[in-house]
Amino acid sequence: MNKDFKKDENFLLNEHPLDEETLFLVSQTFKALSDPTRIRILNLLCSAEHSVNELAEKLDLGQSTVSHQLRFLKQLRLVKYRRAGTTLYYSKDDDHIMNLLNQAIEHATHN
Amino acid sequence: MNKDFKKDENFLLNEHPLDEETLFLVSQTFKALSDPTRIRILNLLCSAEHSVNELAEKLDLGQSTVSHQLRFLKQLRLVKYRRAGTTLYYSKDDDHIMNLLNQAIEHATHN
DNA sequence: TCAATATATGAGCATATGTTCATATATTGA
DNA sequence: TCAATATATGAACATATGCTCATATATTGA
Repeated sequence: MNKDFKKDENFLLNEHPLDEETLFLVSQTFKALSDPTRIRILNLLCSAEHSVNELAEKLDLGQSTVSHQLRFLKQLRLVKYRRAGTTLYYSKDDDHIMNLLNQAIEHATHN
Repeated sequence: MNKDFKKDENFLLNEHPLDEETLFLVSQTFKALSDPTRIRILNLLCSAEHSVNELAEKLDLGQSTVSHQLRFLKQLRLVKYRRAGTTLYYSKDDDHIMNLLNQAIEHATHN
């Protein structure tokens, strides 16, 4: 028997074993979307840019909390910011992932 | 000025404040997809049903580990199973969420 | 009924995560 | 330069998470 049988079978079944890097990237991305606070932040940034304080006020969160979470999201390139004086305006930076979030929200609300 | 100005503005900007229930559901769903082990399990179940032991062997994981994670996924209705003797064959149970996972994998591999 | 096999479950442990507090940094206008 | 404002950061803490080990449960064939 062909010693590559198992590999061929996996290929036919589309069972791509995920490599470490992909696995890490995918899990990190979903981890970013797995926390209520981050979801609420992203949901606001989905419609318009907001400063850190605006986010904190609108969501009734501490400034530090928002800042920490924004750092997390920025590190994953899900958000970016522009500076205006001492104020930093954050906005979304990955439409594809934002789309995933909206799909999940749709799925959750329409079922 | 209309005292509902803020609400109207939010509506126009599509800033739906997410209710607790939706927030919980969405975060839980993404949490399910945020762990490498669960991603690998779902990735296998994406192509075909597998028994617990098959999953454990293919993914080189402990039987207990797989069973615990399957319980997690089943509770969220992401997987289901059928019994055949003492063997339980698990398979996917939510094409919509599976689709989200595949989108993220595509996004991670093709960028 | 009993042994064999497959799976589920609970406790315990190490690590990860999210928030808060205090404080540091940075920009601006006076 | 200095005060005021906005934001970032690190430590500390409580809680959540994922794995392992031991053991329980369930199904089947003899």
